[in-house]
Amino acid sequence: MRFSRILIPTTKETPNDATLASHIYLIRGGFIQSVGGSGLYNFLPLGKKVLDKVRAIVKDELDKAGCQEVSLSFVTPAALWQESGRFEKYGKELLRFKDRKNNDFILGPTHEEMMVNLVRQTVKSYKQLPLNLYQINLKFRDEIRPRFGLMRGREFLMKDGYSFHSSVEDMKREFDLMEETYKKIFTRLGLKFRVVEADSGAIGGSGSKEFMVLADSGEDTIVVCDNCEYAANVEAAVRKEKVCEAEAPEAVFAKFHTPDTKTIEALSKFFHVDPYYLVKTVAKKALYDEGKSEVVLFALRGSDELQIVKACNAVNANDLVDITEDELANAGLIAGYMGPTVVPEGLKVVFDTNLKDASSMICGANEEDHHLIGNSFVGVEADYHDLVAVQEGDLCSCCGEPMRYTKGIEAGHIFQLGTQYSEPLGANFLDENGKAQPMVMGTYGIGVSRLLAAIIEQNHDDKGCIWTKESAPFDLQIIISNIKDEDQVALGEKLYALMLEKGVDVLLDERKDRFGAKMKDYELLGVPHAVVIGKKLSDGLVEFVTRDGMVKQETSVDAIENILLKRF
RNA sequence: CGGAGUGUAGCGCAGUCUGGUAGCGCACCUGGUUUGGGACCAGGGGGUCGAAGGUUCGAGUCCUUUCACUCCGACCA
Repeated sequence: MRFSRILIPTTKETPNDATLASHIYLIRGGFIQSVGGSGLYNFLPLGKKVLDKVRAIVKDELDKAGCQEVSLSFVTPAALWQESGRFEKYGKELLRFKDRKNNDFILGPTHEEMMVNLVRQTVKSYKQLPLNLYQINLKFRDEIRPRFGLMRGREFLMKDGYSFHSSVEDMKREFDLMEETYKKIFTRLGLKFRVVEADSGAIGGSGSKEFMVLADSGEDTIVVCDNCEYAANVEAAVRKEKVCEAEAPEAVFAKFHTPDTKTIEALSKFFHVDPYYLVKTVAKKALYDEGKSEVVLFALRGSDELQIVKACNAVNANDLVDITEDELANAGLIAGYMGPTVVPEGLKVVFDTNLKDASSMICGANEEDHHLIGNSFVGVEADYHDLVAVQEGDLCSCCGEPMRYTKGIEAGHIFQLGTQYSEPLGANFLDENGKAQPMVMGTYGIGVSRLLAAIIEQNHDDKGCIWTKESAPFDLQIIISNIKDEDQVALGEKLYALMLEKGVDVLLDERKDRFGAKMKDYELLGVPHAVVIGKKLSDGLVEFVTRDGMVKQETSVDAIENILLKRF
């Protein structure tokens, strides 16, 4: 390609809402264009090119693993989503609208329903299984607050795959195969990533893993162990049970007057007791389908923090929201003095598993200015769930070593779904005995457009993008410094023709710009290598540039051909 | 949804307080000079000042309503 012919609107100025490197450089480099704000982007030629390359790698590896590509209709009849029960559950992110006949439709944020519908109409026998179908298509999620450019847009390109099996074992085999396939994809893209244990979120299902591209700007917190392989999203992370070295406050059960002692910290000081022996009681409002809600108390040790996603899952709610003072009072609770043992009739209480069989605990009395001491939960029947947010320094449940936090960009997510969709949607097959069974499913996603952002988050400097080999918009850029210099032009054209002939994807910068402007653009675009034909051509010298680190290697005109032929 | 802010040329902004010819930088077009780090000179094109209503001889500017977007928070495969 000739630079003068391709639309690459680079800019010197940064859009004022861009804070992330990927957002800034993708826009400044003319890869993408914002569409009136609001999380929508156009892909310009260069951006489209990179997107296609990433997409091709995803497709290549999936096809090698035996997956088959399809394309589902983007607009989905709401009836399908009502069948699965997600029309209500998915919330406001789901864009719903009506057609001229007043029928409900949605724009697909993910396509379990559509794919199950496709399969249930066509697959009837165990002989047709297993099957792994995917598509790489636009998705739409009406994000509350789109930001960070391609990282969190409302419309985005996603690969979503769905597998169908006659048994759980076979689904697990496919799940492992997809994990390996995803690793190959991310490795080919040149990304540093980590596979982590994850929460299953709105899609539901059991075992799920996320593929996290490691970057400080990542929106997800992941807990990793440097000693072993354990890594998990903080939403799902577990730890080795904490022990407390401080002495337990032995006491007989009693009510204690504790004025103005509303926080764990204050309570700890008041009784001179380690927070480990205090019960933290957190009240939240749980939201369910059809606008139903209830107040729920979550009880855990004072030394722990509540993990909101775990808490939400524990009560099987769609959402947990903060509760107002008024709502607390209406529920018969007293802020600062809540406890899990004496609660108003009918109020749901969930205990953290760390409280199981705990003794010598102090908790609120649900009475102004009073706490209860000497509580024992030994043998107490209750609703126990893991509710704890793992903190940095907590010990690894696998090897016992301290763990730490790091940040990641969620670029892939694989789920073991089971029969969660096939059952309600009636996706059944006949087994060897002629008996109808629901198909066992897995689902696998990759945020393809998000990957562009992730690649740049991990590979950039203060000048612009540094694309990895397999993601780069071009393999090589040939820069003619001064197009009025006929020798420079002649050599540039010659090398350009040579590379084209070899099938190298090469960009020839033959614009009538000055040297500085062309170099700035080169750095912004981030093509891995460049040949700079400039002033020293009169001495028979040109430069071979490596974008990563901007390493310049001066070389003779005679040698450059060989360098190029050898490298590409 | 809560808090704060902004809407003026493709992008970034000034002008609004104190009403009176629509401005600046970047980008773009023409001509010339320039060519190793986003050049310079001269000339030029481009606007329903977010929308609607009101006050006024006159509104980008004042009043009312409304819409959109951004930032922080909440939220988020």
